[in-house]
Amino acid sequence: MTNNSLTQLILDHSDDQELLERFQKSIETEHINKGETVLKEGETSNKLYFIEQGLMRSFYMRDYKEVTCWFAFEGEHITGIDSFFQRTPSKYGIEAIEDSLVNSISYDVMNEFLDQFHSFERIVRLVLTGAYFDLVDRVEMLQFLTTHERYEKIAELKPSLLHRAPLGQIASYLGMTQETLSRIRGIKN
Amino acid sequence: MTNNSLTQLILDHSDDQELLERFQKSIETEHINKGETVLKEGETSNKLYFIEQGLMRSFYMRDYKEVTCWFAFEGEHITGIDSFFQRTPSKYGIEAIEDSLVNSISYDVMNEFLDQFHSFERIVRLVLTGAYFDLVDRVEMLQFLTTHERYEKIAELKPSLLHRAPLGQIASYLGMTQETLSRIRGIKN
DNA sequence: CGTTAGTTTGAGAGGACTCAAAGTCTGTGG
DNA sequence: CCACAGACTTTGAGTCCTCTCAAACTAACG
Repeated sequence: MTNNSLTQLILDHSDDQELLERFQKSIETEHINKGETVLKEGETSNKLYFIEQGLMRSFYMRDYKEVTCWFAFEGEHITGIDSFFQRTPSKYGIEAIEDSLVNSISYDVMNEFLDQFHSFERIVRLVLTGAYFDLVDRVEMLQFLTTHERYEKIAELKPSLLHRAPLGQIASYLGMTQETLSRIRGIKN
Repeated sequence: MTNNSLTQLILDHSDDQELLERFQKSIETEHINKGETVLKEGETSNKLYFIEQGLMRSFYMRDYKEVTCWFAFEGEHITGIDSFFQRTPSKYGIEAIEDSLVNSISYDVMNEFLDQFHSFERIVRLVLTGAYFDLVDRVEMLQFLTTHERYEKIAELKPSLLHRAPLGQIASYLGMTQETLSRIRGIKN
């Protein structure tokens, strides 16, 4: 039996043995190299990824610049969320920032489980609820915190990010230019 | 049979007659006067409101100022979302901006339906997904649009808001001061 | 070891903020 | 029906934070 964060999700929220077994059979494990893209902007996302090791990000283009909208660490999940849930071309690209080990579940399998298992529908609802509250925090950061405060918040919540991802990606995630982030980092050290 | 937006939600996503009937029996209708509060910050939210007529908002205090985080129009829904889904004291207050007619479902009833009806669980999941994408738009607005562009966006998407809600409430929703919003409005007219 | 990606530093401009004061609207009581 | 108090909105002046543009510096990789 594989011990991974996807399985853990089921264990946390359901005791349905059939779901658990079929779920584990449906998981695909992949290695993704640093810099490799698993979803390109405009493609339809067919997989939800759970990261066992490594670091990935989702991003999109705006005014010819890449904007990073989310980082996903070990134990977290990532997908082209618009595309995966609405079956439309994705606005987002997804790539690995480090060599990563991921488990994935396909859209088709997920849909099958959503239809067949009430408990799975609930799990997905709870995951989405969590994603919602993450976004609420992000709104608050962008609306009220100064660039210095945003830096301090990320340094506190995700300290490892600061030496795992390139400056420009972190800056766009935090809603500032990379020059500004560089200056702040200089002052704080 | 009541014709309302809550019922419509069920009809759109389920053909379960039992759910529909029990749902309609569980709905409570209320009038809420302009300025009246239905949830105070710190209380636990026990109802999800669907607005049939009127306009409501959710807000919270930050640095001794009220920040409006959402407006809910006819056909939309509102609740102390953190509190309602996580059973914690609400960060948000909710009040009516105009005299409003609302239908509500209580937390207990909703939970009962979530347990008993897979289709209801799905409906709630889809509603949350919609709320998620609304928030994504909000993040983008705050991160990339100038104050002028935010004004134009709201003027396009929710033109009625501009003469239904006080300036200060709209300004905080748009992430700017009321002085700034007032100046922008002056230029555009 | 050279090329490219990524980071730092500097100077200058501008948008939105704060603080302050005046003007306008709204609703309630006399 | 008018007058007044309180809430809301507008306008002004000055400041500051973050941005843009530019160039130099550093690190990573083949």
